[in-house]
Amino acid sequence: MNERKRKRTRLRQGKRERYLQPSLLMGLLFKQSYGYELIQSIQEFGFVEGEPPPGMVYRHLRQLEGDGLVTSEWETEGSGPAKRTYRLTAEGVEVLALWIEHMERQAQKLGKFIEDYRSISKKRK
Amino acid sequence: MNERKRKRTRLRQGKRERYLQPSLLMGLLFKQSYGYELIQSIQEFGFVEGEPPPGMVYRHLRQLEGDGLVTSEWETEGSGPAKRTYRLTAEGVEVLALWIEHMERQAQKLGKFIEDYRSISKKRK
DNA sequence: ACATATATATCCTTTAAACATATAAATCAA
DNA sequence: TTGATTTATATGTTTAAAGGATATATATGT
Repeated sequence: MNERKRKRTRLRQGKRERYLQPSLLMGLLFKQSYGYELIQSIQEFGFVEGEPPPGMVYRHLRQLEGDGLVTSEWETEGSGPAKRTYRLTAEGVEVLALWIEHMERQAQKLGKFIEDYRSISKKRK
Repeated sequence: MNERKRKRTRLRQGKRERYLQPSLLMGLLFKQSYGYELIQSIQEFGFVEGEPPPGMVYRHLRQLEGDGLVTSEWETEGSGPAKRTYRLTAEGVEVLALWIEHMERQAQKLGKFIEDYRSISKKRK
């Protein structure tokens, strides 16, 4: 019962691999959007499971803006309370491309690790 | 010049994806080993680039032992100073298998994300 | 005998995620 | 019409893990 829990805690890595930043950039690639909407839409991309904590999303967005990867402006028109609408900058597009390259390398490393595992497992028995 | 540096800092994610724990378990899968040797050998697996900071490796090993995934004993025989030799426990083998499953899922997510990126990129232009 | 390589360990700092909470406008429902 | 809920953004605090520095000691090579 708590053996199972222990294993869960050992494998906590998942939290560190949520790729929130590239997910947000991706969420803004096709069309401009805003925090509350992104909280929903980036779940599509598969890295965050369930809703990401809103605090993290908003914080990331401000940080992205500080880094010049997105710009924002208040949108008071439309239904509901005012939204801060974000759009990618040219630099944001570039950085997303870098993320994609990084992810390709990462995927390859994972593949190799898994292969290594299988071949060592075979030798072991 | 510092635009480039800025991008580098934004993409610091790499550090968080070093998979040190599964790398250590893998390093012990085929044969028992010890910290100093693992520092070298786990580089093979591709996640850590260059030597991982020794402090981290030793700390991880003690933690793995605390969690019952490895056992250790001092080996005073052989050349050089005494080594603390580690070997996987049955539970350690199990947990590594869980890691592999996790990595397979992660690789798939990455693949999907990259695909999504390409298809959105196409639509955008 | 002194420098270097082998080997382990711990402390301190920094970073980033997690969690909690605050605020406020708009909408819905009784 | 007022009270609850949904939509929306924001920030402060805590906790966990990585990063980096450093300490210690034995063995080996020159």
